[in-house]
Amino acid sequence: MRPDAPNVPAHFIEQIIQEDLASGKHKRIHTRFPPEPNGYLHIGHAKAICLSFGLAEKYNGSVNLRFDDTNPEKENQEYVDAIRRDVQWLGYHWNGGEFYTSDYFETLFQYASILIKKGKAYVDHQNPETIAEQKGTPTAPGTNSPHRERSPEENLQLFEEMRAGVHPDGHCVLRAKIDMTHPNMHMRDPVIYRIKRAHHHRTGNDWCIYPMYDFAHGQSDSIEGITHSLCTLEFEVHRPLYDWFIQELEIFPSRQIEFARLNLDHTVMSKRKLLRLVEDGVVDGWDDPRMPTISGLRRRGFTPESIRTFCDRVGIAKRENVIDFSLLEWALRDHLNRVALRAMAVLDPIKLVVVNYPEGQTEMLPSENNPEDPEAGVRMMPFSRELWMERGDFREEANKKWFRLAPGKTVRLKSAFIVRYVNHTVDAQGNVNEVHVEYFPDSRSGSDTSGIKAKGTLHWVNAATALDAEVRLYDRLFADPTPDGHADREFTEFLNPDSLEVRTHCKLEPSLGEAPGETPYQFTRLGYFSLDSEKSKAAGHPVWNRSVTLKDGWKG
RNA sequence: UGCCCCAUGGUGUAAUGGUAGCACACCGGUUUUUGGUACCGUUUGUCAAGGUUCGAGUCCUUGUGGGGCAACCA
Repeated sequence: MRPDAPNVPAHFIEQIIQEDLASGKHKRIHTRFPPEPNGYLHIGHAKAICLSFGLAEKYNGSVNLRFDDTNPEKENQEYVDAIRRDVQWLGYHWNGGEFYTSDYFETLFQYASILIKKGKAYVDHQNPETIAEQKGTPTAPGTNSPHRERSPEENLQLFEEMRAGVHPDGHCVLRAKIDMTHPNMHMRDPVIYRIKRAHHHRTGNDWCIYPMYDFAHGQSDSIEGITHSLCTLEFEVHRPLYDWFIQELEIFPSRQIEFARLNLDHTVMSKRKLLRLVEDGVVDGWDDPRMPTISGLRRRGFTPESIRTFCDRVGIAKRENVIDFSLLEWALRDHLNRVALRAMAVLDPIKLVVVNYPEGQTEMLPSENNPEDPEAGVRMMPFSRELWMERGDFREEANKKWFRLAPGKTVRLKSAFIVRYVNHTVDAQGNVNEVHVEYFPDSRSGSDTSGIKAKGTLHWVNAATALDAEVRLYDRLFADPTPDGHADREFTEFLNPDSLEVRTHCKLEPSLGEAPGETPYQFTRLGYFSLDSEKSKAAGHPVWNRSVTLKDGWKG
């Protein structure tokens, strides 16, 4: 999809496009991304975005951003703004333009009138329950409405009365006249217009009737000259209706093609369920770093590149799928490993005292900013007698497989010196307090003439100049791989109680004090982190989010 | 007792009638001043039964399994 993307074989939709281009059916392709502005975009939308935008990019076509805003009760401007921001952040531009289904309300009204005149639509005065009953079931045919045979003239007048506000909400609907015995439920005289006196975020109170999805979507595609209208599998059964309207109205034949939606394990993906997590206060808003929303992933420290790579990797097919969360993590690590600056931070600090290092002395030691990128340069780190080290890097008893500090062990302090265990102190509870080591002056990093070999390398932070920070560690939001896959249990029952761990008084190397907002860092040996600017502002001290851990290959 | 879609290692996805490949995960090794990265390697798969064909993951039939469809939601 991207110019720098690996050469992946063409999936079935791309093959259709290639054929349409080769046969001359279309000179140029035109796609669209059509979200309803009733919630925030999530990683599943990212797949759809990468598909429709990516295809347009690759084949020099156009792509529209269209807000499918036919249900004013659920939609608002906040969501429109969030969606625009998220698509842009992913790195895409709607070169075909920005549209709203509400732009077409007048045209759609005229289309409906055409159908009425052709005797292909009628006004039904029955209540929703009766209409539902007459619809039949998937295994039993429906029956005709008593209003089905009204004349086009009467229907036209009634429909115009509906628009004019003569009838109260729910008093009647406009229905397409197709076939109440059709094996496809969607073809059994679907409702195409309803009366709803609701304030629309764009058209205000201009309308009191609104078209249904099926009567708006295909026509909107057609009006915009969309050649390939890509959507998820659940709309497959709508396609005959989509085509029926286009045929009856004799308008540009857009083609709907369906693909399988993305499912990620250990999370939920429906807007309804995500909304519930937000409303119940289970998470810190739509952009909580644990949410699978684009805004949540952004705050978590994901990069647009990593999300696009992820979407490339999951592929496009018609088979139901559940993608491992670890694939998303892999995509992030893959990108961040190449670009993230390295820095040292100690999340669970204990004191490390270099007993033979002169008191009051400090020296500056260079450390590379990114071993994967020599051009990233080096920075100077202060080193002195008292340092912070990670509690987990010391054990009072250890075997041969333990490369870190313990009685009798020797390790290198990253970018500094090799040190050897001397002794350690414990507090009243028996917790290790301080670890004392001696250093070898001739083992200085870069000019080591000591000849000493140390198997382990530890990160550290100079105590006197360390910055205090809060660091938030995240884990899967749900403990179960498929929280909404249990018929008899609520998805909320599977929430992971340990999905957020807040660490305070973490020690950061001083260079992190100047960290610009969005820059991703790798805290050496710990993972990738990014500053949470808004949280920091609110808390009055730096708050960092762990985006993802480093792969931990140690099985000790 | 309907209609539609789908079925390839643990996961995802290729092979378009001609050697079942790739990625992630897993496991093992080499390198390493990150138990990271990089590099190398091992293990693991065509839902079933018939049929067509010189040849079937691919085409046909019948099963089996999974998903979707009965909002005045999208």
